[in-house]
Amino acid sequence: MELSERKKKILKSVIDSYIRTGEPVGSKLLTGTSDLQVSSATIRNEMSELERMGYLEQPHASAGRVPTAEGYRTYVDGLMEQYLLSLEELKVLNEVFNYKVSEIERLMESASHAISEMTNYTSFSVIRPSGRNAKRFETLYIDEHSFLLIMICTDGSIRNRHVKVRMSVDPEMLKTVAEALNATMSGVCSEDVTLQSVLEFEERLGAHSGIAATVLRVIYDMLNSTNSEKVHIDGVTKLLSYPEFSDVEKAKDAIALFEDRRDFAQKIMSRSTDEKGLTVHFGEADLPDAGIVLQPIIINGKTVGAIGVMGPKRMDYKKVIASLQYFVDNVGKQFEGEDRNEQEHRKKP
Amino acid sequence: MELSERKKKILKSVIDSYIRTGEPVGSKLLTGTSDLQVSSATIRNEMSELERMGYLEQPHASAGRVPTAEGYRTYVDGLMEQYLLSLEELKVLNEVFNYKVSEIERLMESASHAISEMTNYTSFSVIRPSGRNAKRFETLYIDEHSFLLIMICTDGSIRNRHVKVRMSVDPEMLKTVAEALNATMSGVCSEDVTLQSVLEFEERLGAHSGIAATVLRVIYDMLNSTNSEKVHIDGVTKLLSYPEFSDVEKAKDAIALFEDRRDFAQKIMSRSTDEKGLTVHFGEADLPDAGIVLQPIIINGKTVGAIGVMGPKRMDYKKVIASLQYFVDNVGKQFEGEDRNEQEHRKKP
DNA sequence: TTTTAGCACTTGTTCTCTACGAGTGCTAAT
DNA sequence: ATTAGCACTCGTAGAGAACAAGTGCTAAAA
Repeated sequence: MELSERKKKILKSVIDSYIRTGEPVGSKLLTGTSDLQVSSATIRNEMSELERMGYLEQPHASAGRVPTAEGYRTYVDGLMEQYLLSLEELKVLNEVFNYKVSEIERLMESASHAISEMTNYTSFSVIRPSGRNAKRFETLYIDEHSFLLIMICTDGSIRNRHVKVRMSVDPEMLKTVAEALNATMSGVCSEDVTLQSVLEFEERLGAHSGIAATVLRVIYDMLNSTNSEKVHIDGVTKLLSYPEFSDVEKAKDAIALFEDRRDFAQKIMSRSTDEKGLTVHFGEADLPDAGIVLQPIIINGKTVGAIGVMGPKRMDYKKVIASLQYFVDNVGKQFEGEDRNEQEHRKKP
Repeated sequence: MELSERKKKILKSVIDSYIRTGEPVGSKLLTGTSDLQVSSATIRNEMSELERMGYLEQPHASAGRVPTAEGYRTYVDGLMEQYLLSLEELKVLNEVFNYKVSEIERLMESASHAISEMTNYTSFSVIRPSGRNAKRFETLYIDEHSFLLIMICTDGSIRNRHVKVRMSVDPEMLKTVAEALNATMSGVCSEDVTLQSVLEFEERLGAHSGIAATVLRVIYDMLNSTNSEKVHIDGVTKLLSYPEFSDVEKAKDAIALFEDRRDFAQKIMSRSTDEKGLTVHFGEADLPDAGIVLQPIIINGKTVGAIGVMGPKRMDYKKVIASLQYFVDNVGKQFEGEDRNEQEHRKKP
């Protein structure tokens, strides 16, 4: 069922006002505000219908109206006007890029910080672990009892561990280890390691097989451990400033969401992966009074992570959405661009 | 001024009771409890004196007594009995060690988690950044446009970066880079880099000097960036369960302490460095209702970090202290032991 | 048919007042 | 030195009144 033009105007005004003040909005308030040139009684009738249609609700009989989830949905889907980032805000956001951080992780962290400061809500970033398949191994002699074990993954990322051993090592032996690893373990992920490959690895080590167990344990650890999402969270306390969370129990529920970062990351990524654009979630995850805006970060077609904002359900969506979109657009430029460069280079030979 | 035996008993009983219930404790309550065989009137007199002496105070005229910071101090310094960790608790703590994590960082993280669960307070661990002096550099060829730059520090720690460049690189050239770095930059920390060493580095690169700027920038970044404390925090929401923090403003103050991790780490380390044992802090850092127990982690005479617990001022100190001490004792065994091994090995040649 | 003015009704908030309970300090007796 | 007794203080909980905000409905006006 379509909303009349006037209903849309009223719904928009109600939500705008509620977002600003946090107070239920009554019919009289709207006569003064908005460009509606009708009496409060008319507005009352319209609001009553909007309530029947599921866009508004009353906290109690004699209070004004408050938007429902459905109300917010239509608001962000079309009613709200676009927010133009101020010069000040653009400056803050651009600083994130000016610093020229090459790692996406730090870039998203500082963006998350900037956005939290700008919007005064909690902001977070999640980076999904990528390609856990080993492509190549290298070893590097450090001293008689330690060496660096380096794993180059299929996605180009690199992991390494400083391995300390009781026995003596020397560069020659380490070379053997690397060769044996490359011969038997390249291309594996942690589930792929078979008994056969382990045995072959030990065999290839020959006289140095004493070191096999240690090396295998480290590799197993490397394949698994870095395999976790990187989570950054900024401005948790900001949430506590909003009356929605002035009750400690609710505050607790909200903050608890960020407590177990692993779990949080999984929740976020499971919502981001199938989406290719920004999504808005109202009152989910046992947080009836919270809203979450989620922006997946996609580079070269792959969802590498997500950045988002959590605030009270009545948060300033247009500002939040504008900030997140500005960020993701520029990340796109920066990283897709870089990739094109790489491809150019690769064409040469 | 020394406290009489009876005053001590009373002070201890008051604090024990207050820690248990969180309610101000009155004279009548104590007659039933403790082994004091005196009337409430006598206790009243004693409590009145304890108040005059600064160990107790009254929230308001008709309420019971509550310990002052001074009261807590004498309590933890000698009045409280020792807490014996239950088998259950020992099991939880031991699991941390059984997992045989070699990195102190993860070890402290899981200990922090375990202790937070055990005590139901917030627990944190901080690891101080160590030795930022470069001892040796290595390079490792990855592909035509990228290589791994490895920095081995004087304290044995290792840092590395995956460097991507536009120009073509090859193993031979990388060897030159490593040699040039070792000749000019070994032993430096970020403040030590002089113009002279930079020029010499470029000179030694010879035909490959085009790569100098990139390499130098990466090294500068490595010297500085990893130079930050690693902070882990566990169980923040647990704080919110205590009436001390049921007011959102207070909760906010408490949680804000953990918000800026860098700042938090600095605060913690500055309190831990000069201490060689466990310290207890009452109501500091603008948190009048909080208490912090801090245990520096010292390995081979060096303070490498700290682990601690934050809870309401009336937290169960004996349990918290017992847990932290159990942990630090075992960390000592594990790591000092490992070090002895290393030294044995080194004696051989 | 749509809009509006008017009014009775509902409900939450704020304030005051009262009663109560917990705990103290003091006095006088033991 | 200890204790029983008692008057006093202060915070909390509850009841009731006054009030404000906002609604739905009715009937009149456009």
